[in-house]
Amino acid sequence: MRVSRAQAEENRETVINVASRLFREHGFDGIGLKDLMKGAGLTQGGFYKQFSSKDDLAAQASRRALESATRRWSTAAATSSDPLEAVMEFYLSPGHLGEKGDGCPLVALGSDAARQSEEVRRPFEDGIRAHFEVLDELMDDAKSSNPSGKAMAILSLMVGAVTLSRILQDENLSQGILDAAAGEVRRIARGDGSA
Amino acid sequence: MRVSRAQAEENRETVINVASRLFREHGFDGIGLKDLMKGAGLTQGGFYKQFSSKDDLAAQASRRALESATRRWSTAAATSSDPLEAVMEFYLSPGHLGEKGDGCPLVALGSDAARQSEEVRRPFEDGIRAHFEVLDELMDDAKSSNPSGKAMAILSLMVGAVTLSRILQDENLSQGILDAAAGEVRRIARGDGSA
DNA sequence: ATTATCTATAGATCTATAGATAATGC
DNA sequence: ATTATCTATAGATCTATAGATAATGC
Repeated sequence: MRVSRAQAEENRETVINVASRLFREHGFDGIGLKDLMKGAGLTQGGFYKQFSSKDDLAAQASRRALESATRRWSTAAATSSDPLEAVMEFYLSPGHLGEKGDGCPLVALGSDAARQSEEVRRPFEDGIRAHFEVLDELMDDAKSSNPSGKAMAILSLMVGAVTLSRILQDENLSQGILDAAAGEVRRIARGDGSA
Repeated sequence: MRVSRAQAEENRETVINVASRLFREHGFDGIGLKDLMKGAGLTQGGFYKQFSSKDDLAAQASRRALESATRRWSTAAATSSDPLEAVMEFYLSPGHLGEKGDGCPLVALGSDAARQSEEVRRPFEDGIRAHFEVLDELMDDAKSSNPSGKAMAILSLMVGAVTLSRILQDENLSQGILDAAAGEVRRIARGDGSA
């Protein structure tokens, strides 16, 4: 039954990756340790040799999810001549509405995160700051304060738009929200009117 | 043990009201029927005489929460010469960050709602449309499409901003997001730049 | 000898149901 | 007689722990 130390470490990583997806799909309270471990091909008994509690796993899975989301933003930004458009293209898309398990954790778990322990909220806080940094780098005007009000408004708008869109059954309205958000994100980035 | 028909109806209303608060505080999966009934001064045994399932209560409590939230928006708008400022004043405030159980259900349960049954999502959808209507009425320019892109962007921005703010431990950053959102909401309402 | 994972289980909790109780409403 | 609510419980599930097993690592 015992596996090599390297394999054990790999199993641990798999559990965190699986959890980062399953928590986004079902919420922190919507899935149990048995199913989380089964998703990694293990049984629930080994859990506490790897993690100190479910909350500990929730914190690590949240960190993993937010790091992955931040990377997705910076990768999209890096591979286009119009970085903000590249980010909006995947983030404000119908495809992203469908990817609950692999999509933005701020959307999938934003409401849940506010109810969690400090241990789970910290990776969310770090992830939010990292998103602001990506936004400020890709807009790189003045860059007065850090993070800038622009970055804060754009992330709020994008997270809110996808959250609302994902609740709706009416696809037209859902798409309308994504389109309206895209238009206003462009305007905020341009900085029409006051600073 | 039996109470009058009027009292029974009142108890039922109390359960829905208590549930609308407790679901916002703990999430749909974060609180059980025993505690929901106890919150109304009853025991869990009577539950299924009043509701067909926990999901049924979740749907009714969601409707109640969203109706109350919509009413709060229109009341704030009606009692001020600057209706949008009046809405922002309570919605984008530190006080609203603290009121998890009585605050906006789109913030408290937005991520959870996307995982729920159609029965629970419908009141959210109706509530989102009702918020758009309040916003379009208080802005009442052109009013081309219904709902307008402006209304969709403003609600997305406000919901996103409070959702992110509520996760953070850093109060300065939290307040910064609320301020940035307020600034951009004003700009969207003014309609600087393109339509 | 150590240890990663397994089976098994404790004890609490969850949703839902059954039947008893006692007050209402005819 | 009807019925709103109660106590009690079924059966499933939850987090966490205990001890067995078998392969690794010294």
